[in-house]
Formats: sequence, structure tokens, C-alpha cells
Amino acid sequence: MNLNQLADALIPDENVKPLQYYEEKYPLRPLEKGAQVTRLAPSPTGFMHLGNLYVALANERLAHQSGGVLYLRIEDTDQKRKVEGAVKVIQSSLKYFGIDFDEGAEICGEYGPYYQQQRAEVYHAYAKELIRQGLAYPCFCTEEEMGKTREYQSENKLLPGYYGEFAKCRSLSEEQIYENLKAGKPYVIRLKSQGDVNVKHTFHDEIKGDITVTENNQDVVILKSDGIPTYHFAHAIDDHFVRTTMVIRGEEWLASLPIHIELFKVLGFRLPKYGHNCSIQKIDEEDGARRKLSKRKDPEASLVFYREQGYHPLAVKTYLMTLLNSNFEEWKLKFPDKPIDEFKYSISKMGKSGALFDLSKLNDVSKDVLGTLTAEEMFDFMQEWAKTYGTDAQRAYFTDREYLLKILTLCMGIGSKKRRKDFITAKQAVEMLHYFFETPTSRVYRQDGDTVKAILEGFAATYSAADDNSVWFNKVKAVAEGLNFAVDMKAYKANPENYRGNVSDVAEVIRIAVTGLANTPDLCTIMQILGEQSAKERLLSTVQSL
RNA sequence: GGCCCCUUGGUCAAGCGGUUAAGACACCACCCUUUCACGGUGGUAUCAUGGGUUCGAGUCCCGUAGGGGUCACCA
Repeated sequence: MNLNQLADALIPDENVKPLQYYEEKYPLRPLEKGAQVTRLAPSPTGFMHLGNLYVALANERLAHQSGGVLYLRIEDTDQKRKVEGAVKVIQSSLKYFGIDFDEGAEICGEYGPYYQQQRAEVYHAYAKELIRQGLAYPCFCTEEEMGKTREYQSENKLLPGYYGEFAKCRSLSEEQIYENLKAGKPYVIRLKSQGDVNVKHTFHDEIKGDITVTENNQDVVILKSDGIPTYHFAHAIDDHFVRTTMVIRGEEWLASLPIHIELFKVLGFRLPKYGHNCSIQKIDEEDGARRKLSKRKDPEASLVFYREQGYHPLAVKTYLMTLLNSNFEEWKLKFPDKPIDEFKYSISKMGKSGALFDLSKLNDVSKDVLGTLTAEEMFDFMQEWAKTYGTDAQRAYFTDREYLLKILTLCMGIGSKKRRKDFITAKQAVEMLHYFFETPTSRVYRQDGDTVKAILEGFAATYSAADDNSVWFNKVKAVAEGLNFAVDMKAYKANPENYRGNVSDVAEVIRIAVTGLANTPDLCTIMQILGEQSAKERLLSTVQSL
């Protein structure tokens, strides 16, 4: 059989150049020893998963802390799944969370193009080479035929797939091939696998450690009938020519690792290092089972969720780091002021089992992160959120900058010995501050109506915005004492039955009347910010409705 | 079903043959506090299971169970 001729007949691509050309066009990178070239290779489906960010973070750290390169490749070999504008979504969401690429799609770089769709020529060159070497062949099998052999295989409990005796097109004669071509039958190019499923090797995975892999024996498709490569083939070619040194990807790829190992071998490429990381999971609310965060069922699986909710990008990044390397938290505790990137990230410390997504942990991390911002930074962060996700009323909060800054200074505890941690997200913060802009509409008291009335009327009668903190509190105490609420906490604790409650209960009533909330920062200052008239109005507006 | 991976508290998890089995989140209690917080101290709670190996096992070996992944002209 004339394989050269066959290769040309099967893959008529005029752009294809001799293989040496590609090796020269994409030379080895002049990097320091130990520097890693990593990549992110999403397909443009328009959906960015939390898992994408998780893997992105690992790849980013590995590249940048070793003095290497992180690049972005778009795996757009499946036209059916391609979504318009998806690349923009990928880039903007990764950028939002602080993932910076050194090269890649829409960026720049010497190893492009970074869209697989645009690299047809290289794939074709190597597919032809494999055909010439007798390591690949055309397959004309139809879906029906494939279905039949699959049925037969499952009935007889045989390994499913296209291999060995089931690989009918392996043994097609030259005449049969050309006949089929002449008849215009569609065909794919398959790898003629040299592997044996009974042979196992141990393979070192950077994350999982030593694992056993079975040799591949599947004649996998490398070029689809439209001439576009499958993931496996494109992966081998691209990661070789972009000179990737380490591939960190989701563990769903572990099962196809044997295919990739064979492909690299057959192509004569050096295998990169691999690390397969586990996916983030959650407990299903319906059946209580543990499962992967689902794009369809779980809103928190999507990266846009964190933007809508107003999570600070640094908070999400920090939380993800705690999952990525469990010693990160202790480091952070030790060096709270150091930037994350100074942490020495270690791939070998990654967990081997899938972690459960923990929203309350994220919230806790978020409080700490927001607790490091200045009032101005918080202002900008909240405003940015409100621009796209807030209501008109909320956007109006930002018109009087001085007023809001004063509020934020109070609510964040800036200037006091200890910062407060009231804020979790931009959204929650904006919502929490509504009482500075509107009179609360619903108020729920724990005391009975008469008591509430007595407290509020009594306090309103003496309140003045000119009061400093101690004068203010003395007035609260006076009201409390008059109504038989304990003023001295020790006395109260000794004999609680002697009192109707304590100052804290009285203050709570006033607080709810003014803000609608049981938890707020220093009430005295809040009332000062609101102004005497507004504060008094709020005290008395409740009284009338009781 | 075949193959592969995983299994320490409610959650994230340290541990790599001898520890009172770290730490963080959550929860509870107390302390600090003139209100709300912040903060501090303490507490509840974990080695899936059955066999080995060993003077000694969370740690090594085998089995079992449970969970996850994967078996496409999708990535």
C-alpha cells in the first residue's frame, strides 16, 4: 500500500509543511530550570464553573511562582457547543478573579494561534505523518455499525469500543479505501493502537501520586469527519508545541490518560507532567448524596453567582486557596498582611479527595477580606456591584460620597481598636445599610407594646444629637432605671428575677426603632449621622403604630 | 458491569509505625464590653469496616462496604 499517497488522499491540506517546520516555528522555551509552563484550556460554552477557577488558580500559581508561563488556549473543536461571546466571558471572569495570562487567545504570544480551530494545519501535518507510518487509518464505519458492535460487546460482556477484531476498518485493503473515497463516504481518521489492555504501568501523577494506568488499546478517533481533531489529538499536539511542561486538569481526564500517553509516544513527543485534581462537591438537597457541583442544579457552581452576590474576588480566591493547599490557612493566620502570592503553593499538598463546598467558610473568609479594606475601597467595591446588580434606590446611596464614607467608617470599625466584621458581600452590605437612607418599614420587638412605647417616648423626650457617647448612654440608663430594667449588669446577673430585663434590652428597643435591626454598630453614632430630627421621628413613628 | 481514584469530627483537614490524634469554619458556654460588634478562653465532636504484619497501626498488606470518575466523530 502506498501510504504517502493515501495520506494525501485522506487529508488534502495544501498548507501542511514538513514536520521540521513546526519544531522550528515553536522552539523550546528559554526558561530557567524548574520553570513551569501551564495552561488553561476551556471550551467556549459560555459557562464558567467554580471548578474552572479552581484549576486556573493552581495553574497560575505553578507557572508564576516558578518563573514560568501561564497561557490561555481555547478548545473550540466542537462547533455544536460553541457559544457566541463565550471567549469574552472566559476572559472577563478570570480577570475579575485575578488570573493573569502571559499569553494566549486574544492576548499575544509566539506560540499561537491559541484557538484550536485555527491550528488545523499542524494537526493535519501530524495526522498525515501517522498515516504514512501506518499508525493511523481511515474508518468508514457508520453509526449503525458502531451501535451493533457495541450491542454485541455488551451482550457478551466484552470491553466496549473500537479495537482489535472490532476495528473493521483496520484491515481495509487499498482498493476498498479508494472505492469508499470515490463513493464519497464520510470517514474519520483513527489511531492504530499498539497498546495492550492487559499491560499496566505505574504512572506518577503530581496530585494523586503513583497510580496504575492500563495501556490504551482503543483505536480512538484523532480527526473527525470534518477534519477537525478530537480533544485527545489536539491536546497532544498543542501541549507539545506550546511547550507545556505541566498539565493540571480535572480528574475526569484521568480515564483518558492512557490515550494521551500513547498519542505522545506515537507522535514522538515528550510527555508533560500531569496532575489530576478532584472536583468540588456538595451534598444534594434532595437525596442527601455527595456529588459534583452541578452547573444545572447549583447556582454557586457558576462564577457569575459570586459576582451577583457581590463576593470580593480576593475572598473567593482566598477560599479556593484554602481548599487547594490546606496549610495555606495557617500561613495566612501567621502572615495576615502578606499578599496571597507570597504563599509557597505546593502541588503535592493538594487533597486527593473531592472537597465539599462550604458557603459558611467562604463567608467567614469574606468577612476577613472586607475587614482589610479602607472605607474608600469598600465604597468603590460596593458601587461597582450596585452599578450592575443594585436597584435604582441602592445606586442612589452613592451620590453623597462623604455621607456614605462616614457610614462605612462606622460600620467597618475603622479607627477603633478592632475592626468590625459585619460585611460579607457587597450585596449584603448595601442591603444592610438601607436604614441610613430609608426609614425601616418593619420592626419586630421582643418587648411588649406598652414597654416599647414607654422606652421610646421616654428616650425621645431627652435625646439630643449634641450628646456625646457617655451622655447618650446615661440617658438610656435613666430610661432603663425608670422602667425597672437593670443598669448594673453584675447586679442583674446576680438576681435577674428582680428586673424586667437590663439596659441591653432597652438599647435593643431603641436600636430596632431607629434601624429596624437588632444588630448594628454603635447606636449613638448612627443617630448622630441620621441627625436629630430624623432620629426622633423614627423613635416616635413606631410609637404611633403600637 | 469493566477499569481507575478516594475514605480522619457536621465541613476543610494535619498526620507519613509510638502524638493527650494539630489547626480553621460552624455550634455551645464563659470572659471582656455603658448598647451592637470585634476580641479572648474553654467545650462538644473524627481515624468506614473485617482480617492480618508488628512489642506497638489512623499510618504498612489483604478483603469488604460506601462514595466519586470514566467507558463519544464532547471537551
